[in-house]
Amino acid sequence: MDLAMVRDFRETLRHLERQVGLQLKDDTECCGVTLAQCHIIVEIGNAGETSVIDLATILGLDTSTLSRHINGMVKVGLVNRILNPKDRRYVSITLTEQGQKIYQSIEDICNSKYARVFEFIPREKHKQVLECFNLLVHAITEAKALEGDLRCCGNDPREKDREEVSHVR
Amino acid sequence: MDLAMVRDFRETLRHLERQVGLQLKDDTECCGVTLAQCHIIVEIGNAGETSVIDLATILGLDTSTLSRHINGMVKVGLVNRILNPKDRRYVSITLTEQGQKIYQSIEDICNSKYARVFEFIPREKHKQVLECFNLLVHAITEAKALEGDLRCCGNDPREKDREEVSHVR
DNA sequence: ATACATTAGTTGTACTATACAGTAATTGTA
DNA sequence: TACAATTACTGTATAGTACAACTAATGTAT
Repeated sequence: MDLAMVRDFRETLRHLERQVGLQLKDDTECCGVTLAQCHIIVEIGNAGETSVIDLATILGLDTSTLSRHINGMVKVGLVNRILNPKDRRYVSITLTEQGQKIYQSIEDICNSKYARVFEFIPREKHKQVLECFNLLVHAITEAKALEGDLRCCGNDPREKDREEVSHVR
Repeated sequence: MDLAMVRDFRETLRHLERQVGLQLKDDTECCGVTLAQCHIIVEIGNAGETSVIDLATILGLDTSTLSRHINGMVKVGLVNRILNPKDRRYVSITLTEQGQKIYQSIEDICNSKYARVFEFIPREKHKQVLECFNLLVHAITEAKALEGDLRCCGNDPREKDREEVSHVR
C-alpha cells in the first residue's frame, strides 16, 4: 500500500464524511429533529428498548450527553423514559408513537436515498461494492481495536488567547 | 437493491462515521489542535494557499465559522492571513512553519494509521476495495447533486422547553 | 461615470453538541 | 453490613456552528 494510494483514500474518506454528514442533516431537519436526535432515534428504533449507557456506548458519547438529549426528547414527546423495574439503576428508553413516526420517516428517507445512490453504480457491481465496503469498515474497526494508542507528535501550541481582533483588512 | 441490503449498508456506514470521527479526534488531540482545526489544517496544507470562502466550501461550513477558526489559528501561530493584493476582498491563508509541522504530523499519523488498516485486508483485494470505495463515494456525490431536495416528512415536534427536570428516578 | 449588485470577510448573537467532575441511587460482593 | 461498582443525572466549561447584519472591495449596467 504505497503512500499516494493511502493519501487518495484518505481524501475520498474525508469527502464521504462531509457528504454523509450534510446529507443526513438536510434529510432530518425537515422532521424537526436535530442531527444528534436523529442518531439517537435511529439507534433506539433499531434496538427497540435501550438505556442511557447503551446509547452512549453505541454512539461513542458521554453518558451525560446522552442523558441530556434523552431529557430533551422526553420533553418534546419523542421518547419514553421509565425506570427499569429489574434493575432500578437503569432507565428503559423507548420511542413514543410520535418518535416511532419520525423513526419511520428517517428510515424511509434514508433508505430510499441510499437505494438511489446505488442506481449510480452498475447493478452487477452492487454485491462487490457492498462486500468491499464491509471489508474496509471491519478492517478499520480491527485496526483501531489492536493499536493501543501509540504515537504522539509532540507539538502543542495550545495557549488560548481568544479576544477577537478588530476587523483588520 | 433490496431493503435489507440498504439497511445493512446504512448501519455499516454509521459505524464507519463514528469510528473515523473518534479515531481522528484521538489522533489529533495530541497535536494540541481541535478536530475542526485539524480539518482546516489538512485542507490548507493540501491546497497550499486558500481563502475563507474556499475552505468554507470544501468543509461545508459557514464563512463566519471559518473566519473565527482562522482568527483563532492566527493567534496561536498556526496560519498566516494576509490580504490578497490582486483582489483585496480575499484574504490569503497559508500555514506558518508551526502549522506545517502539525500538518506533517497529522499526515504522518493518519497515513500510517490507514496503511495499517489495509493490513487487515488481504493484499490481493486492496485494489478492488479502493475501486469500490471510489465508486461508492462518487455515487453518493452524484446522487446528492441530482436530487434537488425532494421529500419532507411533515412531522415537526419542535416546541423547545428546556429547563431541566429534577432528578426523577 | 455613477449607481446598483455581487462577493469576501467579519462581528453580534444564539444555539447545539459535547466532555469532565462530582453526586445520588441502586446493586453487587467480600 | 460495609465497601465497591454501576447507572444516571447535574454543574460547569468549552468547541462548533449558523444566521443576520454589517464593511469593504469589486463588477456591471445604464
